[in-house]
Amino acid sequence: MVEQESQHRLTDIFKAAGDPTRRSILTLLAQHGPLRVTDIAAHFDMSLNSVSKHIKVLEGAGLVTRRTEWREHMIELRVEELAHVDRWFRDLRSIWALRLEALDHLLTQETDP
Amino acid sequence: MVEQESQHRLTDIFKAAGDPTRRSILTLLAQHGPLRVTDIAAHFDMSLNSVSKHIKVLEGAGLVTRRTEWREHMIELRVEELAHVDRWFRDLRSIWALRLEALDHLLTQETDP
DNA sequence: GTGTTATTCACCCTTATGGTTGAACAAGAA
DNA sequence: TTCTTGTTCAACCATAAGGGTGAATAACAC
Repeated sequence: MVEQESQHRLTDIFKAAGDPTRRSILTLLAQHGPLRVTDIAAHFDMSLNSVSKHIKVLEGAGLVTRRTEWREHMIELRVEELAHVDRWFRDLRSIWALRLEALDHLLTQETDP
Repeated sequence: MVEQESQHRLTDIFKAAGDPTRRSILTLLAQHGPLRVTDIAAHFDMSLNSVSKHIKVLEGAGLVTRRTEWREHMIELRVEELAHVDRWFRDLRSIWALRLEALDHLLTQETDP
């Protein structure tokens, strides 16, 4: 099912965004544009290795892409991917709104014989 | 700092939304309005206990509130809390857009002496 | 060739997460 | 009182997550 595929994707995105370091990386990329792994790591009090792992998580979630130019890996933010999250929240709110609307309609019927 | 408090909140929300079961619970609540723990658990092939824990995570993230009426606990969705996530994404995108704009401005200056 | 730079890979360690079961508690029903 | 219902608490277990170090790889600089 396509539905499941989408759910899986959403899980990866939320999990990726659920870590403060990874959110910082995303902000950094939004500010500076594509950066090398080393450049990103320089902003954190953490081993390069750990930062590399965080980047892989972001990459796995599709929030970031890697352009490997010779030995440098340029990491770039993929803003488009954020749309998935937007859509999920929007859907949730619309389900919520529809229920309230239906409830309101029901009440109006009852009090308006 | 207030900034840190906000970051912590965001982390909790993302982590809570990072689990498919918990997202299902949120959808369920949006559809049906306030529900009891048992009612929610009935929708999942999982022990009541596990569902109870999931609800506590959602509660901790502020995505849900609990109204304890005698021995029944009514769980209710708090749509307002989703705004935090919206804002974060909106900010990220605006940082991104500002950088592109500045870049564009720079290019225009260079090619227009 | 050797040296340096940029990254990842393979482990290791500690803590968090998601699930289970069984006991405990609280309150109405018989 | 005993029974049932609704819920949490306390362990426990397996696996994932986030951090570290050291070796491996890849490619340029000398």
